[in-house]
Amino acid sequence: MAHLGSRYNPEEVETRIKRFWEENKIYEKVRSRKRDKIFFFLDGPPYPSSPTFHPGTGWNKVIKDAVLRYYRLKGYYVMDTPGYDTHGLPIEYQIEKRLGILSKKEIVEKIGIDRFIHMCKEFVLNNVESLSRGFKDLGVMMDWSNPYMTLNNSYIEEAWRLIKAAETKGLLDIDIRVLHWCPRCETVLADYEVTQEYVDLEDPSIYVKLPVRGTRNEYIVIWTTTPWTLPANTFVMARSDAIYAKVEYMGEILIIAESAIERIAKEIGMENYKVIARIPGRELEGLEYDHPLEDIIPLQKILKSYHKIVLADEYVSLDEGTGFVHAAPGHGPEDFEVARKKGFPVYSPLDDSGRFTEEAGKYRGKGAREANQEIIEDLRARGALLSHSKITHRYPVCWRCKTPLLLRATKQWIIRTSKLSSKALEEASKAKWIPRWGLDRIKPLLENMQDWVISRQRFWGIPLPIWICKSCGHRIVIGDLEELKAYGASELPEDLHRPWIDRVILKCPRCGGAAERVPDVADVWLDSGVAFYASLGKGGLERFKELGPVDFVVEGHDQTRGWFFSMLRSGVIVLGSVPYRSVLVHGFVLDEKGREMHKSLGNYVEVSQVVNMYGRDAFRLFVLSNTTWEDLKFSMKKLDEVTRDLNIVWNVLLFAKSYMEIDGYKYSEDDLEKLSDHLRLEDRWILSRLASLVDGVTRAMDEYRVHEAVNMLRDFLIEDLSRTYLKIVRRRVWEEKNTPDKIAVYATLFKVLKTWSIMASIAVPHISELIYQELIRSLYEGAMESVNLERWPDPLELARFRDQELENVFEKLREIFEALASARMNAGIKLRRPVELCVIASSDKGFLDAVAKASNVIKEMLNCQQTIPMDLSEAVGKIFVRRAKPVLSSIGREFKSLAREIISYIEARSEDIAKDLETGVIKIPVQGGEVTLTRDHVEIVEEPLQGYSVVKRDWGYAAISTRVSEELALAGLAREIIRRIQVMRKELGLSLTDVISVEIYAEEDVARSIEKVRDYIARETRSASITIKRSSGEVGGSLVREWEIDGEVFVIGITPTSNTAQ
RNA sequence: GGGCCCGUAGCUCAGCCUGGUGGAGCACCCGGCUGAUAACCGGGGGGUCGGGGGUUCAAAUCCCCCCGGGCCCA
Repeated sequence: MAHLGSRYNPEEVETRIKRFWEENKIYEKVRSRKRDKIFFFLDGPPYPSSPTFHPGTGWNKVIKDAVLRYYRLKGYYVMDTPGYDTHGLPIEYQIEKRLGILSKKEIVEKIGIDRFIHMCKEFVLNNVESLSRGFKDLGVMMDWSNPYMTLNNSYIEEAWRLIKAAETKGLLDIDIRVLHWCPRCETVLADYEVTQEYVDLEDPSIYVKLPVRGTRNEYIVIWTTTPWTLPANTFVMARSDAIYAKVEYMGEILIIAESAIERIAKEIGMENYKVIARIPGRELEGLEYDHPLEDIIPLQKILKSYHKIVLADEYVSLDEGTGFVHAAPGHGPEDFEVARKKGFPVYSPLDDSGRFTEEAGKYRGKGAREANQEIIEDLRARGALLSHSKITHRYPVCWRCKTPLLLRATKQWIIRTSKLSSKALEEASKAKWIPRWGLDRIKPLLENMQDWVISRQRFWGIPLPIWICKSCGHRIVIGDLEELKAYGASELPEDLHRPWIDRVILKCPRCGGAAERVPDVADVWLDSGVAFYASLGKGGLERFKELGPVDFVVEGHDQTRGWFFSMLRSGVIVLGSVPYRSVLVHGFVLDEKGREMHKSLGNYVEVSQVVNMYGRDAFRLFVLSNTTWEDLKFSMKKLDEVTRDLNIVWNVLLFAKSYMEIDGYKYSEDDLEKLSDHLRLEDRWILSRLASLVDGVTRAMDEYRVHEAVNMLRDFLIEDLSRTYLKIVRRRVWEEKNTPDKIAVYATLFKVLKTWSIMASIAVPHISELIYQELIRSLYEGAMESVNLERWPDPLELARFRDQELENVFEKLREIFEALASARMNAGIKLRRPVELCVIASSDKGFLDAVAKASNVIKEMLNCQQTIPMDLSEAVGKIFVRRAKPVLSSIGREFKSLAREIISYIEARSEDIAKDLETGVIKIPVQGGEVTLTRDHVEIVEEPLQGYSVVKRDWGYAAISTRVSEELALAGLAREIIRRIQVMRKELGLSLTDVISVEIYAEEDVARSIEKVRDYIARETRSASITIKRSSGEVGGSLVREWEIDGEVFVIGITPTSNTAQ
C-alpha cells in the first residue's frame, strides 16, 4: 500500500481502500469462507423510483451493514442479498409523465401494454443499478451483483403461492367493496394509500329537503358535501337515541335533530322558526320519503322502494349535519355496511374514469365532482335545496397524481385476513421488537385486522394468478409454473407480466371451457410482504421452511404498519407464523430544523454531497451515532465533529505507525505475555478498558443496540486511547533505545488498535481497514489479508486483562489530574515548568490509593518531581491553614460595643479558633468577662501555606508546591528551549531521526544556565552539538529565529547535519 | 379523536429501563500543550431537566393530567 500522507484525507483514504477491496476481491473471499452458522438477514426493499436515495435510506443501509459485518466477524455465513420493490403506481406514473399520457385508456390504446411494461422495467433496472452503486459506494457490503427484485419471474411465481395458499385455506374471495378510487389512474386504492394524502379542498355544503312520502309539506333534511352521491341515494340513516324535532319554517315542516336546530339555524340564517313536535329517533324508523331528482335519474326508479329511514346509531353524528345521514351504499363504506345488513342494493352509477353512467340519466358522461353544480341547480329547481354554501375541508387525493378520490363500490379480490386477527396478534408477540414500543405500535392494527384487498386495476405489478372459466365461471388459482402447464397452458410467456400472461388461456377442469386470467395485478404490499421467502428465488418457500424465520430486519418506524405488518400478514397466511425473529426500527432523517427532508421543500441533502464534503466513514459514523429508533436531525456541525473524531483516529494511527516503524517493531501474539513484567500501570489500564469495551460492544450488538456499540467504540478511541493513554505514554516512546518499557507500549498499543479496528470496521470500514493494512498487516505476520476476514474479538479471551479496580483508580486519576492542573493554573505555573511536589489530601482512600499507585503517571503528566498522598487530617498545617475570619455583621449585632475587641481577638488567634470551633463553641475572655463564640460568628477559610497552590474538591484538596529552586528553573528553561528547537525542526521538515547542530544566543547569565542543561537539550532534540554564542549576530544555521522566553530574548539557529534514518 | 415516540445548557444530544449531589460535544470567554500537530487538551460562565400533581426519606428517572412537536391510524 502507498504511504500515509501527512493529513487525514477521507476521499483519498476511502477510494484507496475501496480499490484495495475491489482488486483483491475481498468481498468474494469473505463470502467463500466455510461457515457453519447462518445469519438470515432480510433487506427491506427500497422503492427504485429515483436513481439516488434519500439520506434516510443511506442510514437504513448503513445500520444493516453494521449488523451484517458484525455477524460476519462473529463467524456466520451472512445472507446479505439486497432487494428492490419494483412494482406499482409511482413507477407507472413516472413513465406516463414521460410519455405525456393522461389516462389508462391511452396506455392500452396508444402505447400498448407491452411497450409500457418494457419501459417500466427499463426505468426500474436503471435506477436499481444506480442505487446499488450508491449503496456500495458507502461501503455497504452486500451482494450487489445479485439483488432480489419483485419483478423477477421467480419472485412473481413465489408471490403467486401466497394467493394459492389463501385459496387453499379458503381465504380468497371476490366481493364488492366500497373503496377509494382514483378516476385518473382508474384503479382502486387501499386505505393505507389514502391516509397519506389529504389536501384542503373547497366543496359545496348543502342542506337538502327530502319530502316525506304521503305528506304535503314535511321534509327530512340531510346535509352533504358530496352532491354527486345523491343520484345513488338509497336510504337515510338516523339515531334511535336522538330526539328529532318538527320545525315549522316558511310554511314547511322540517325534520331535524333537536340538538342540531340552533347550530343549523345559525349556519343557514334560519329565523322565525318554531318547533312544533318532538319525536324520538326510534319512532322514525321506516319513515318513507321521495327522492327529489327521481324524475331525471333512472336509477331512482329501482331505488324508490328503499327510500326510508334506517336506524344506524354508530354512523350518525349529532355534532355535524342534521342528525340524518343520506346513505348511498355505493359511495360510502358505512352506508354499504348498513345496506348489506338490510339487504338493500348497492349502486355506483360511475364508470372507471369517475363519470356518471346511463343509470344517472341526464348526468351521464359527466365527471362526478363536475356534476356537483348541476345537481345543486336541479335540486333548487325542484324546491329541494334548503341551503347552499361552500366548505373547505380535508379531502383525500391520489398520492401520486393528486386527483381527488371518489368512493366507489367495485368487485375486488380479497383475502379474508380479518379471520386471522388473533393469530397475527399472537405471532407478533413472538418476535423481539427493538425498542419494545414497536410491538405496541403494530398491535392496534392486528387487533382489528381488516380483509386484505389484493387487486389493483393496473399494469405494472404481479399479475393475479386467477383464471376464470368463461363458460362455467369456475375459478382456477395457480401457485407456480408447473401448475400453469398442468392446466393446459400451451406456451409459457418469457416474462410473467401483463400483457403476456393475459394471453395464457387455461382449460377449465370442470367443463373443459377456456379460462381467462382476471385482468388485475396485485397490491404492491403483497410483493414486499412475501419477501421473506420470495427473495430466496424459485422454491423459496421450501427453503424458508428450513432456514426461517428471518433473524433480523430493520426499517424506519413508518414500516411498523407497512412492511413489518405486511410480512406478518403474509407469514400468517402462508405459514401460520411470524416470519421474523428480531425487528429493529430506525428513525427518519429530518433537516436541521427537524422538518422532513423533501426535494420540494428545498431542504434536501444528497448523500453524495455529504460524501464529497466529509467522506463515507463520516456519514456512517454520523448516522450510526444517533439513537437508532429516534429521528435524526441532519447537521453539518455534527458532521464536522464526526470528522474531527476520525481525524483523531487517523492521528493515532500515524503516531503508532511512525514510532513502531522507526523502531522496526514487529508484533507477535505472545508479546504481551512476554512483556508482562514491563507493562506499566497505564498499559494494564488501557488493556482493561479494551477488555471492557469488547464486552460492552459485543453485548450491545447482540441486542442490536447499534448506536450504543458505535458510541462506545468512539468514546474509547477518543477519550481512553488518544486523550489519556497516548498522552501518558508519549514520552516512553521517545526513548531512542528499544527498551522493554517502550516495546511494552508498542505491544499494548498494537493489541488495542488491532482489536479496535476489527470492531470499528462494522461502523467505519474504510479507516478501520486503513489501520489494519497500514499497521496491523504491515507489522504482524499473522494478520489476515483484510480486516473483513478477521474474527470478532472474544470477550473471554480478553477477560484476563480485566481489572475493575485499576479502572476505578484511573477514574480517580482523571479527577486528580484535573485538580492539580487547576492548582497550577491558579498559581500561573505552566506545565512546562516542573514543580517539586504534588500533594493530594483526602479522606477517601481511593484517591490516596490512586496517587500511590499512579505516582509515576502523575509525575509525568503534571510535570512534578514528587507526589504525596496525605490523609486529610494531616493536611492542615502542611499545605494550608484554616483560619477563622470574623463575621462582622453577626458579631456587631450581638456584641455591640465589645465587637471591636472580639474581632481583634479572633484575628490574632485565627488558626487556634478555627481548630477549636471544629468541635463546638468557645469562650473567649473580653474586658474581664467572657463571651461565647459559635460558627455563626466566624467564617472558616482555608489559606494555602506559603509555597503552595491549593484547590478544593469535594473529595479533598490538591496542591502543588510553588517554590522554584534553581534546579527547577533550569529544567523549565530547558524545556522551553527544547520546545522552540522542536518547532524549528518541524519547520525545516526534518524527520524524527534527523540530527542537527544548534547555535544559541542569550543574555550572559541565561547563557550560563543553558550550559548546565546543554546535554539534556541535545538529547531531546537530536542535536550533535549546541554552541552558545556571545552575540545574536553570530548565530547561524539553516533556520535562525528569535524567541522570547519569560521576557528574555533568545536567538536559536539550527542546521541539519546528517540523516541517520534507521 | 386514538395508539406510539420525543421534549434535558444558546445549539445538538447522553442520562430515564434498574430512583441516590444533572452530563458531553459545539458555540462563547480564559488558559495550556506540542515530533500524533493546518491538530489537540483543560478551565469558566451558562439549566424552573416542557408545565402541574402524585408515589417516595429521595424523582430528569416511576405513576397521573396538561402543553408543544413528530410518526402511524381514525
